[in-house]
Amino acid sequence: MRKKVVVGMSGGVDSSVAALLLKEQGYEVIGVTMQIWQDEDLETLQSSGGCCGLSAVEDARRAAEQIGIPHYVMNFKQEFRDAVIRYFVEEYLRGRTPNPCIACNRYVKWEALLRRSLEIGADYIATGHYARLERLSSGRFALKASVTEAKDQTYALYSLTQEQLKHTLMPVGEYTKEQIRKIAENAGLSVAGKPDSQEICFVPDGDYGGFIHRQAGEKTPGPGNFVDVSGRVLGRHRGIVHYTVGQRRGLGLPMGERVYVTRIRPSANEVVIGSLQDLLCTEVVCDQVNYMGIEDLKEPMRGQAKIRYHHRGEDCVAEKLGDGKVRFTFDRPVRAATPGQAAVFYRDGYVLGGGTIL
RNA sequence: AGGGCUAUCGCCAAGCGGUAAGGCACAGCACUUUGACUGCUGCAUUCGCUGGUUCGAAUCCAGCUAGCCCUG
Repeated sequence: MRKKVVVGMSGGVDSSVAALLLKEQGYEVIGVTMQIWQDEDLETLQSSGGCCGLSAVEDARRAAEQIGIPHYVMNFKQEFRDAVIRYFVEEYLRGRTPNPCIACNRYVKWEALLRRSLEIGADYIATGHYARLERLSSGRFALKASVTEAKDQTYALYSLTQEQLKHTLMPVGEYTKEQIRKIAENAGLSVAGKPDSQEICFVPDGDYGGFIHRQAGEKTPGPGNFVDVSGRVLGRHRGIVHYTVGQRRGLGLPMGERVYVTRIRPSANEVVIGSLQDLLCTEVVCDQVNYMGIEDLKEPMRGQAKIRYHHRGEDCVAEKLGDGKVRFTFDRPVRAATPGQAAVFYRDGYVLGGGTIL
């Protein structure tokens, strides 16, 4: 009997081709577009791509039609609001820098969508992520970097559990972006030339500071001081939610040399400013660890870790601390380890695990 | 109101008679399924003001104005 798979179709090229490939592989494919966010401004909706389905439904429906599979829309607004929007806003209010894509993957796609897909009798869910999924000799499932180094999305998927991975397919990871577009083109999919998505999907205008303010209202921290490491006041900032560690632009501080945000202190409502040198560190600690390619980290282990989505990764040793946290000690200093972002541990291209930077 | 010093882009700062360096900030673009980083491009027809000398001045001279310092 043919295995049934639900493909999360965002209306973009990648997920459309994912559906196409799976159909060609003999699966019974059902296209599902998740409705996750409703913006009042229709103009903005039309013009922005969005991985999470803003302008998505129509494009996805047409792609499904062209591929020859059924297509449904499922409402996940509640889940998205609770797991992604709220987390996103709260993290910023705490002076941290969230990664909403990771939360969306973890809680919306691989929890809500997977649950509902299983409920309607599916065996798997699939997406258009550039990642490969393999079963190791140990029996565990692990994501492996996509064939294209430049377009590897395993970083944003480190938090998936074994149970979730068991029901996951990722057909796109075997191809390069160019190949995917070619496949879409050859199949006559009208999304073939659609540009890649970018920016935060639920903040189409890019003004995430304003978005947080609209969401949090009174609770949004106001202006405060820029200070240097010694505590000297350098100027005024617009509110901590407008800044992130490692940021240079938008500070408005003519210091003669490039300066960066090195820390955010929510309690003092201060943003600490320093040089590039001050951003470098060799140790990064994270919590909320998810183990993927390994069951646990009993002994210190060498590998590579990525500290942000666009990071080549740096050689390091990972070791478990007493309270379940994990510390990465890098061979060479990494730049701007940012609280709230993820640190993902790799070895031989496989995701072994990851956590949230403290 | 005695003496000295300084006044060049938002900030810092080259320039010393030959037709306005640079850095930071800022803006735009590129890159990008998060935030950042990074890269590229742009950014003083004008040098506190007014005259003068000169073929030619931000650069020399005079006066004025402002700020700083010292002395009463």
